[in-house]
Amino acid sequence: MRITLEEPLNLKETLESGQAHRWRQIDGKYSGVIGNVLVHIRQSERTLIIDSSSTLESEDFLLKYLRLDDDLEHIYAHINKDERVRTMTERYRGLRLLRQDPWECLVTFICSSTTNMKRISLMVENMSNYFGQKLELGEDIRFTFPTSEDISNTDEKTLRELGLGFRAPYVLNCGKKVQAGDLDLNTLIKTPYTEAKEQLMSLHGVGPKIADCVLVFSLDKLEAFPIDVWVKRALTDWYFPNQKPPSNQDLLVWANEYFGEYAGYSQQYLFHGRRLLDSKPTD
DNA sequence: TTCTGCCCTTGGCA
DNA sequence: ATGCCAAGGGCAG
Repeated sequence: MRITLEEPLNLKETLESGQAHRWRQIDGKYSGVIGNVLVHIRQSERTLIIDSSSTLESEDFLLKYLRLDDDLEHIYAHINKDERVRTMTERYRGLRLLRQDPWECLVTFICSSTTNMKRISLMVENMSNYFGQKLELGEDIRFTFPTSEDISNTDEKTLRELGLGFRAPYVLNCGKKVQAGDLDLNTLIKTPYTEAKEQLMSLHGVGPKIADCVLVFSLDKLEAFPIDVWVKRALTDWYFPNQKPPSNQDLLVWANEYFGEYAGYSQQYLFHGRRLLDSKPTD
């Protein structure tokens, strides 16, 4: 399948900005699993070239995942409040938020606690390889992400053996609650931000940061503004220098006021930009 | 009520 | 080689 892009998209920055952790590069293409489909995707200028393990009904599947329905020019106009953000939105122009599956997003970000992006991928791949269904595309073999049923039927020991460490009981508990119907993730898309955040934070292992990740990366809450160590660094270095760093709670209130309804987009550009500032040129 | 310090696991990296 | 760091959160005080 080929998709001609009408709107700006930078596939590389989008898939490598730490939102989703199942994308890997294989000779110039990105390999990833979306739902129960293994996808190979490559961007050439204004064209996306896509191969998949099963026939895609329509291109809407990818348009939705890549949030190509977001009007980036409109969003840039809102979040370009200063030179810092303007620099990032120009440097990484076309970086989009993704619209991920809420369950997968929740489990993945519970796993993100006190670890790094490579290790998050490791945990996610370990769980998928262990629980998931096999998908093949050419020589590439990947597995679907475990369902809440898969997780609810396993035990803490198994999850620890898959490398989750102290996060294992959090993921297990989360699977059991979702499977039991105590938390309906898919209806949270229609729930207002504050209430949806409260519901997510009622889960063990889910605090403000992880809740905001799930809200902005899978539940269409573009005002959510996850504050991790990198965003905290970006904000304290660039907006509150030479003073005692404000608390995360205060930063969150400030960011929502300053950046407005698309704060989540500004967060992604600040995160990505600040992180690459400390990485090696070869990275 | 809100803030602080400590603990939890372990792979990656210098 | 060995200590530090990593898209945090729970808990006690």
